[in-house]
Amino acid sequence: MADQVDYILRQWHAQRPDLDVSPMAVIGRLSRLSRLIEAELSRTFAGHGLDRASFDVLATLRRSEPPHRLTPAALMRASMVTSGAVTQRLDRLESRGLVRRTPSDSDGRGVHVTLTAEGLALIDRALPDHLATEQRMLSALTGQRRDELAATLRDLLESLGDHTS
Amino acid sequence: MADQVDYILRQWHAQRPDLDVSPMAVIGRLSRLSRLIEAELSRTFAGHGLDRASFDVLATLRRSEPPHRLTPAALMRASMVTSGAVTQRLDRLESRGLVRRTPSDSDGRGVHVTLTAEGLALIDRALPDHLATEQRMLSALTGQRRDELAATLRDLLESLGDHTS
DNA sequence: GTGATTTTCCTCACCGCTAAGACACTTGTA
DNA sequence: TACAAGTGTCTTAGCGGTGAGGAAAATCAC
Repeated sequence: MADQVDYILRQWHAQRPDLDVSPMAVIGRLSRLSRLIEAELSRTFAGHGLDRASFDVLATLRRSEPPHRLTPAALMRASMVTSGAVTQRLDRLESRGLVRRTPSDSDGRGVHVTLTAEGLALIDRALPDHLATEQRMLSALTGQRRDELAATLRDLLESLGDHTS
Repeated sequence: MADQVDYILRQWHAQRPDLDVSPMAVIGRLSRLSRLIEAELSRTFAGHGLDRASFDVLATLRRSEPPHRLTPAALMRASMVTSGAVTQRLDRLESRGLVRRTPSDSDGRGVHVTLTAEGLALIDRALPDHLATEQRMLSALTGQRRDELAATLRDLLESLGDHTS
């Protein structure tokens, strides 16, 4: 049994036997897997007229307490993209009537972004499909291996600073 | 101990207790990790005047047998991007003198892409730094956990079709 | 051999993101 | 109160990618 990364590792060993390329066995796979997952999830999103960026915003609002309202700054922190990207994502969603921007009454600079009824309905329609796709992509692993994988990834994330303050 | 994904899972449980969001414990972490890794690797690449796309092409050529020559089609398969992206990557690298395009003599449509001496020197300079960065990002895991992680990721990749023919 | 199909590489319009910075407002300090 | 520093949002230029498609050459089927 061998995947593309095994092939790549063998190539490196042949051309640069002096280098320790073992970290690639993990990081190369993480990168490839992430790309494959991304592509597959995109297909599900497209089935609901969404892309990853839009789904990301709607889902972040959806899992926040009613009335499903956050600031652009909070959305930026949750999504790992820049403020400019958030602005553009919100422009697109707002023009489709899926979210609404309203000025903050306590902070003159601030804005509140609220999920509209249409946005709520759309994300609630897309979510079960999305979860089914994710489930399917993990179906090769037993429950125990999935749990171990999640735990290892969490340790890695924490070591890289991705912790809840 | 909790990372951002734990927080997200708790939010989902509170707002949609009817949904089984457990796949997100794996897939959400894979996505976040991939983004964090990408950002960190980019810093190393930038230190050598490269970005991920350029590094990717140069490294793919470097690990191929001397004379480090591949077709654009092979580069496309290795890099998981479209043919248009490969063309543009090669344009950039060729204009910097890091690779050279030559017509294939056996196939009138074909092109060979060869690493130049400058390209070879650059990638050989960048590689040790790159591997050190990767090593550092995995340093939270013991050797055994890294191996288990690599094995699990490989199984997932194979199940998704990323196998060596 | 001929014609249909496939393969290879490239072109181009468009898209979302980044990075830098503008601007208005808030907060901290004296 | 006044001013400096910080914060929140948006703007814009530029970049690398996708996706559709075109031209030329190879391959396949008969």
